[in-house]
Amino acid sequence: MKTVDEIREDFLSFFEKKHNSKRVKSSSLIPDNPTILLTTAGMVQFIPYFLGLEKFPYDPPRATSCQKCARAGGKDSDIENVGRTPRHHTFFEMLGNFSFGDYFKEEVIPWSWDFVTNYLKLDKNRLWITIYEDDDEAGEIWQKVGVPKERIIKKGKKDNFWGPVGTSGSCGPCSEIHYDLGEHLKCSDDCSIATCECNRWVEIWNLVFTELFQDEEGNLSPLEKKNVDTGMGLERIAMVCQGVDSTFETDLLKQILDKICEITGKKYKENPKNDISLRIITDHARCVSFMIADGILPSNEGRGYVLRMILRRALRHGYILGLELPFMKPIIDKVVDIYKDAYPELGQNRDKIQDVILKEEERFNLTLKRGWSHIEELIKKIKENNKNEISGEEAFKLYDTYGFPYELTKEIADENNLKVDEEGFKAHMQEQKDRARASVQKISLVDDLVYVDNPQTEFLGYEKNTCTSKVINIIENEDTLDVILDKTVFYAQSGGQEGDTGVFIKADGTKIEVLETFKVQDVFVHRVKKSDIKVSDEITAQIDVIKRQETQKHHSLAHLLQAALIKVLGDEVHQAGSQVEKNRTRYDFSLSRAMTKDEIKKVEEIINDWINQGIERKTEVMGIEEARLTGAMALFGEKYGETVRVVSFGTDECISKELCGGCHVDNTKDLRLAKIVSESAIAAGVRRIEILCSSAAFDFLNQKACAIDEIAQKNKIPYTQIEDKIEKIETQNRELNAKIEELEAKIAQSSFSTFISKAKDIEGGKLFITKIEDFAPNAIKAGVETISKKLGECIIVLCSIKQDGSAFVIASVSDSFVKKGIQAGKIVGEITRKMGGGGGGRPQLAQGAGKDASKADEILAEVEKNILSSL
RNA sequence: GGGGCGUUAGCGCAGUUGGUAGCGCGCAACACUGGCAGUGUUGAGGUCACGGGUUCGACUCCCGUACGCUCCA
Repeated sequence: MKTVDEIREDFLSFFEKKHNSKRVKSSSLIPDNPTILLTTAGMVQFIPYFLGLEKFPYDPPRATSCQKCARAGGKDSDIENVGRTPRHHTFFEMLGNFSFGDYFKEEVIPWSWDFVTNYLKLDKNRLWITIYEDDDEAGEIWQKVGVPKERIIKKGKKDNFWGPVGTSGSCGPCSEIHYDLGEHLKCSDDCSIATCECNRWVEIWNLVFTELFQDEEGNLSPLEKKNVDTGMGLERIAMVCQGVDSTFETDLLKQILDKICEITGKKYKENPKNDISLRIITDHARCVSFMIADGILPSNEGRGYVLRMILRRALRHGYILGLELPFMKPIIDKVVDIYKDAYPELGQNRDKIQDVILKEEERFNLTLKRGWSHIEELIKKIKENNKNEISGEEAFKLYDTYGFPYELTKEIADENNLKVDEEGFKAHMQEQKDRARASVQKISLVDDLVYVDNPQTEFLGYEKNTCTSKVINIIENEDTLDVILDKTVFYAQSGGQEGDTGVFIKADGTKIEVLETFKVQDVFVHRVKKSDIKVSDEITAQIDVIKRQETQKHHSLAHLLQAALIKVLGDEVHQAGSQVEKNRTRYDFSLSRAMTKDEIKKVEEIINDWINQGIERKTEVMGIEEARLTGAMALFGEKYGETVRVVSFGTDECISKELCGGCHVDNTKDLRLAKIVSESAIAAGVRRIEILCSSAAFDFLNQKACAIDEIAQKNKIPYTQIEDKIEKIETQNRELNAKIEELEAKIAQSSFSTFISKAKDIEGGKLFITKIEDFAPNAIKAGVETISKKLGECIIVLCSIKQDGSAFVIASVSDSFVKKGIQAGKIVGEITRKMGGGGGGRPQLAQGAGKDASKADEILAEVEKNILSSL
């Protein structure tokens, strides 16, 4: 019996040794491609070669790999099926072989058959082939290698045609090898490969022949360079080779499953419901281990969210099996143990993986605890209202807002003899999905064909600031001209670096101002003011040297910043965009949290240290694969040609190495000084740093220093004491305010005490209405309380006249009077409305304010009359 | 990329038509008890995350920002 490790090695060496293919390492689960969430197939890392954007750096252009893949979240998600079926996974290994315009159907079909029958020694009588209905060519080749015609099944576009990915692009038919696990698994009497997708039939190998191009209208035309892309799920083929019913029983996964059985005390294949949970934990534990090893961290966004979702799903199923959080550690140890040889990154990151998972388990515990108190409250309310159901909306809110799993809601409802409206829950879920989908922005690419139709511009700007060029083409805009030259020194905006400005000098000495420079593919476009310039004119192109120099500094600064960030924050940091200008660098990067002050300081110190060391810059031009091997960092959103430019700082000890077409200083000491100005969030999971160097940094610091000096001078203290001074002023202020309040209250109370004797006797208590001088509202409130206590049952109305002629009115009414229908709120309302204001409060105590208190006496007299009459 | 929710004392949290900011734990002082861990009394501690707006008046309503939680893509 072949083990998983043996099958993996057999496959790779079969293509490497026998068919002269380059064995390529699995790429990270984080794809080098911003449009893809996770690496979902072996071909992902080869996309640039398939599209012809880059040339495969080995001859012949064939590759083979065993690729780590994750399918969870997004279109390719298999997560719903995991556990329910015997062979779905969120993480799996995909064996593949690839041809970039090299071998095609004629070769690859016999090779595949050779491998499956002679190396894996699979029973030919159990193998079936499917082909695309129009692909007779493939059918004939399969027959030639010895597959009987009746075992070759034609299928339609849905099953056996791949692509294109978007509305247009390369695509082509596929051919699949299937294995019949045996009649005992048949789903019905007419179970057949042609119609069934039941568990009897396993697709073991998919061969994609990319030979067509589909345009926007859906027309197909043959491709010049035909590619082959194949994929064979390692777990599935192992399952077939090892003669077991599910991938979970193959030698490696079985060990994880056994470990979980051991911890839970459950036996596999004893209870179908438990089996689902066991399989889910097995699969998910492996998936999260690999994801974390590749630098993904749990978050509420993007692939970090996918990780969290998978991990929490595993935790829920652990709970279902009776485990208490945290419980993942021994399982993860098992995963690392069995995969660390094939994937060293697991062994190297064992502690990190354990740490991240433990933290997430703790966090989930907290979420559950919070959710628990919400649902308890909810159930109490439901019972009080004599209802017997948790509505779909409530269940959804628990899930959506508080992250409380639906299964748990259901379980708790059961315990309390309540039902849950599952339909309603699903409806809300669907609504949320629709909303999310509707808001996905459609990105449209507009091709600037006017520009592309010109010859490629030669760029001399790395070495020179000026050159003589010939005008090749001019495109007229509303009030500018776009000039295209045969060669130029103007750097065009790209890679985040701003384009050059400068001048064209004509033969007669007249100057034309160049406003901006940009690039459409390899054509440089100089936008100039409308002026007298014609095609085939000879001009001298001259850039604004100062601007270029300052821009270069800030570009090099961006590279140093990137390197320093990784040093301080780890591999989680990925560039998410940057803008380099003559007086600042704006740098966006992925990070799931805010940076601390210390981290920011540390980054700044590292950069300044590098600047002081005077590290030399080196620029090399090399093949893309070579560059990748040397560890140069490639950035998203950039297309690289066959050869790339690698900009690095430091020769002995390399500090930074990036693929970059931009302009840089010769030595870090040219930057003179680096200063981080701000760190902030621009989107969930993306932070932005603004950083300055050279004169921009000095200007910034000077400005700040001036402001500080001014404050120090005004306060007549050294600047080092500003902080203390402000703190002192603050406490002083607070103390003073407290004291003022205290005094006001005292004054109010002492003057109020004289009021007691002035209160009128009325039926059932005392009445006191008067106009008073200006007191602070809080003092009046306190005063009213004291008088009210002393008077016993009473009605008090005070109107405090402020210096600006407005009034603050307060009324207090004892309970016994409230019962008689006298309400403080109404009294205050009546008075303040007449003064052009408003107010209100409780029946016992109310306050308000009026703008015009000039008629206060009459108003109060009237109010008194009203109160007396209503008693 | 799109939703939902949160931010109140050192910590955990209340705070309903907008009207003088509270509870539990912890902290400090004092008293009691003598089982060395308690009990009681008193007290300190708040820019109600930040910035606008509405209002006579905003912890409370509206808008924005930050940080965090959570779901969907």
